[in-house]
Amino acid sequence: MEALTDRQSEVLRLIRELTEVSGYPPTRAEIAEKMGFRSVNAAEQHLRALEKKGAIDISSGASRGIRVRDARSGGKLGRLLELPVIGRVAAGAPILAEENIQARYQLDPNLFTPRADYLLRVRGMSMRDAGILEGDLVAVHKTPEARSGQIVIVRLGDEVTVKRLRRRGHSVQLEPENPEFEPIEVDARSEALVIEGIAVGVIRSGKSL
Amino acid sequence: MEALTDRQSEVLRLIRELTEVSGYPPTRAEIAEKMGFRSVNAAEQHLRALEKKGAIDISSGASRGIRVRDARSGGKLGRLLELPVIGRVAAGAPILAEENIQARYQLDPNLFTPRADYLLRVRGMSMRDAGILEGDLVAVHKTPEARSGQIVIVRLGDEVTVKRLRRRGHSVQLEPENPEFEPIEVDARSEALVIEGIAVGVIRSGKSL
DNA sequence: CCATATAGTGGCAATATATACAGTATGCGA
DNA sequence: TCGCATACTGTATATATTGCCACTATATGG
Repeated sequence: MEALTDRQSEVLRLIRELTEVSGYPPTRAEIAEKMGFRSVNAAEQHLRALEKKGAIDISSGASRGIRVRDARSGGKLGRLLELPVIGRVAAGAPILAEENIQARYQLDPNLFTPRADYLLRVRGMSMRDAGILEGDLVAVHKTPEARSGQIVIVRLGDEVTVKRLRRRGHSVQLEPENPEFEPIEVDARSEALVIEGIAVGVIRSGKSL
Repeated sequence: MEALTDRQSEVLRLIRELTEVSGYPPTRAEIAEKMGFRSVNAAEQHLRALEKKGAIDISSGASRGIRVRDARSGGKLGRLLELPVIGRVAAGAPILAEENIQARYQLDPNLFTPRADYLLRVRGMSMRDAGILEGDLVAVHKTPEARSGQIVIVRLGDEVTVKRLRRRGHSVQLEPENPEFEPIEVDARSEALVIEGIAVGVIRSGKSL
């Protein structure tokens, strides 16, 4: 992040404070008022400068669309894990790309073994009989190594899917746990198959219950 | 805070999630879109209800003027919950008695709505088709109030069990989610029946996978 | 001297947003 | 049966807010 001027730092601090107090970011008008500007455009200009220097993100068109960047930096707090929740995975993008992250939750590191690296939101009912339902969060340990019989998170082309792994010599079988779905057979050396990790836990919350 | 309905809880959870991800609270239109409402007014009504019940504060006139009460604000991490894990429940003892506690895990308070008070280790497969398997931890919100259709944690004499609740006038039916088990019918006024709480989440870790 | 960044005033149009009003439908307790 | 809470659709409007334009002024580096 580029160095901020004194005035820009003041504005940034004000944005932090107002967000903290009210629960939502300020508008240009609110910033101008608190800073003593008689023109809202002064606030607008400061926001542009702050965005350009990487201090904040601005969502265009959205009211109060200001997000202070390093607000949640690091991700790790004390002995706790902060795990990102991955929703729909954009084609081509790596799973942990920022655009795929829907939320972040802090979880006790002792809960899952081996350590969970992220949570993946499940789509579809193909693992129903393993007690993994649509909307559930699967805790994923990131590793390319998986043994036969383990539940794995794999990428098949542009699709990310959760299935049980069976190794059969050179070929790999991805088994659903639901008789309504068909197993998938892939060549283990295929470029299209990438093992992203193994499932180490499941969390269900809210609606699916 | 008054008890929320299922739908209201979903809306609240969505607000938390959207705030978390974008850095600012959603508009009525955004809530409506994500919830699948075709009218923004549906979102408005839910917000009013949530405010009335004390779950959120609304600043009138301000865009995105929603503040979730007792949640982390402005990217700051709220306090964590330390939830006890309850194993076999000793006859006669209250569920949360020290002797029943097997472990404690720290969990993100935003993970479950309404708030989870403890985790109960599930025995048996009677809720298999609801995706709740033997060994799973059910997150329980402690309340004597449960509506028909909710998954409840009840005490029947000396047994603590998880079932789906159906109200039928004076009598209460406890339905398993597994055709191999029989529903249990109890008189609602029976002394033997105590509703300990409702299930707000499920966590599975390790071997059961 | 010129381009560029900083730091403002002042005004305005397009659109994002909150919020009122008019309905429909269901379940629940009195 | 009535009233009330819940859970929505659909329309409309006032206003909150963004984002652009024109303009002034100071400072800094090439």
